[in-house]
Amino acid sequence: MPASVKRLRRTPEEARRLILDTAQDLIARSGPEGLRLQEIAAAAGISHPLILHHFGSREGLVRALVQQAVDELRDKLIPAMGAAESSLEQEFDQVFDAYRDGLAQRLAWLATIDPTGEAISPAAVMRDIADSLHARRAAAAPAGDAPDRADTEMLVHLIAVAAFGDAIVGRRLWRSAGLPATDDTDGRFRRWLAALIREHSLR
Amino acid sequence: MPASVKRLRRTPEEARRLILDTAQDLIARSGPEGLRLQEIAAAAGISHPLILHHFGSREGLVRALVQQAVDELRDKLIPAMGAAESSLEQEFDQVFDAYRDGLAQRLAWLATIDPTGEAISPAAVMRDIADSLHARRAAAAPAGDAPDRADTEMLVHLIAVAAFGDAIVGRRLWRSAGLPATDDTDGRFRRWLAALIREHSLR
DNA sequence: GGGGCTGCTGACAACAATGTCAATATATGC
DNA sequence: GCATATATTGACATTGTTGTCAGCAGCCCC
Repeated sequence: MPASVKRLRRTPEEARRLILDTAQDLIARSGPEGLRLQEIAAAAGISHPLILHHFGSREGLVRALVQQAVDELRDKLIPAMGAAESSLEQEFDQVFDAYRDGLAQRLAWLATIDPTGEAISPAAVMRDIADSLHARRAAAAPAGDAPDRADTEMLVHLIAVAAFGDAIVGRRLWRSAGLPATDDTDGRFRRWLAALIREHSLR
Repeated sequence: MPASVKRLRRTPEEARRLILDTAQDLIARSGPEGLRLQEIAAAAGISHPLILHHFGSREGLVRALVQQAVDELRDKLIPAMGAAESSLEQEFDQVFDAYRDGLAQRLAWLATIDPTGEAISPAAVMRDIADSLHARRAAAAPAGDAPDRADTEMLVHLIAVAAFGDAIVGRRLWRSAGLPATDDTDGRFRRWLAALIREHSLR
């Protein structure tokens, strides 16, 4: 009996992590349309019943995947939009980059699975972000001219939806506009948007 | 032989349209994850080989579906952003509403199927829209102070990605911000964005 | 009204997907 | 070492899916 058949036994956490990571990799490459247990198992070097053992069913795996996508977005967005010392341009780069590595695709997938957005929704992430940003804006504003809280909420919303939309259809739109779909174009848009926001804040 | 078994014979165009419309309905309701030929056939009152007859394969049907989504977006966006006499607020309502009825979901689905955006891309839609808007802005601007063409391109891009992102994750984000996910909140955001743009145009 | 084109269908084939289960191997505690 | 718990697997069952095919049935044209 060769040493290669020696099974390795992981902790449940390790196994779940391995499975989730492998599945994410496959989704980022070929989309969720063809996400098969056998395929994940083959890529992870395990047998497919092991996935069912750890997640109960395919649906359980999908739930865990979208939940992880939401958590990941939250963990990236909060530091990106909450850092007090960074410039607007740096912030934007972080927010837009947060959607890389297929995260935007996974969230879009979530949108197709749960169109109404009732099943899974990130806790009070946006509120926390708006709080943080609002405090900074109030501190930066001249006394007696504190910006409207609603204005900050709208601003956060705009940045969030624009970055998300840009991650999914941005490149497509640049091509359709006759512009090169390059990092340079992306960067120019971010800087333009930063200028627009700054212009608005200092009205 | 009862009259109810009388088959009706459509023109190929009618049949294709019936199939596409039925499939779109199903997608809007339960997402593309469970889009089965049998299910479409049952909902349309036909047999599933008929779908294969008209579209060759399941993949052919999917191609037709996403192509139609792209065409539909184009057909809605051009009049929405090109109308010279309407106000900015009216325009925005049209642009944001263009994504209703599951169109945004279908486009998000397209994004998961074709992440790079190379397979299917709308012709020069964005360029046409930018042309039209740029002409209006130039005409409205005081002589000698024509806005930058690049500025118009960025503006069109922002509106397009923001409306798209808002259609998919907007409601989710409002909840996460502690605001009601209602038409009123949607409307307030659109008006805020319109004010932001106007403020920028009249700098 | 008869013949041909083709939209349309039922039955079937082939295959692939998830899920079940008994058995096995491995780590851990005694 | 031995026993227990459980992570892991191969084989199998079941179900559902796309796709094929031969034949039926409307519609058009002569």
